[in-house]
Amino acid sequence: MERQSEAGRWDVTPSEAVELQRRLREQLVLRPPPGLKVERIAGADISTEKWKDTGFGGFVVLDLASLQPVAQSGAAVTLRFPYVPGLLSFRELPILEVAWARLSVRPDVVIFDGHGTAHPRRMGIACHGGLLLGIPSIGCGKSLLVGTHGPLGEARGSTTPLMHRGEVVGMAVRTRKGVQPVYVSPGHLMDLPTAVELVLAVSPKFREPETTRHAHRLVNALRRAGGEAAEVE
DNA sequence: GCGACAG
DNA sequence: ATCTTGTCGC
Repeated sequence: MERQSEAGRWDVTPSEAVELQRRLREQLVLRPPPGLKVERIAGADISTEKWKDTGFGGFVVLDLASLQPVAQSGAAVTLRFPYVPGLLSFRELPILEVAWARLSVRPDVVIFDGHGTAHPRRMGIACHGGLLLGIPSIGCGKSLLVGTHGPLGEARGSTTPLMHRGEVVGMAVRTRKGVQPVYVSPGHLMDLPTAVELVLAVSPKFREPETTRHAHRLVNALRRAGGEAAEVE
């Protein structure tokens, strides 16, 4: 029940956060638990307002077979860390940690809006989030933080390796014909092939995963509704 | 020193 | 990410 290590340590400066990532990296498991069966898969996202310091975050759990929502949770928390490329998890996870505690239905996998190992130190928000919550996780970003890749086929389902410093850190995946690809990378308790397979399974019609789309709508609705919902400081 | 830079 | 109206295209 207690989480490992310092994955939930938020009282750090950007400089300390970088060092913390180097330590957390050693705890990552880039392999799915043996016999992993995915019945429920969740999307996580946060929404912020310009000029304000409250972040609205949440999860939406979908039934993998039908892609219909079965549970959701949200939280409004004061932001305490700036957006710094490479340190996104320190800004968003404190909010998602609260929302996670309010989620009654546990998903088998969580897909984060951002990268996993496709990160300068291989510790993107999906990796950090997976360690924090102790659950298999996937990173699915809309743009690159690091890495390059070759030509990608036009058909839906086409993939090409995302390379960084000589390593395959993720995969560019075409989830829809004629549109820009999304970038998939494993977070924790996950591997690249499984991550790509799951992202394609939850993205039958649009560029982004249904999990992400649902979570995005949820947190935007929470933000527009205002901080009436119990806010956490 | 210069440019890049998830959300 | 957010700030913002209309507009092009399937």
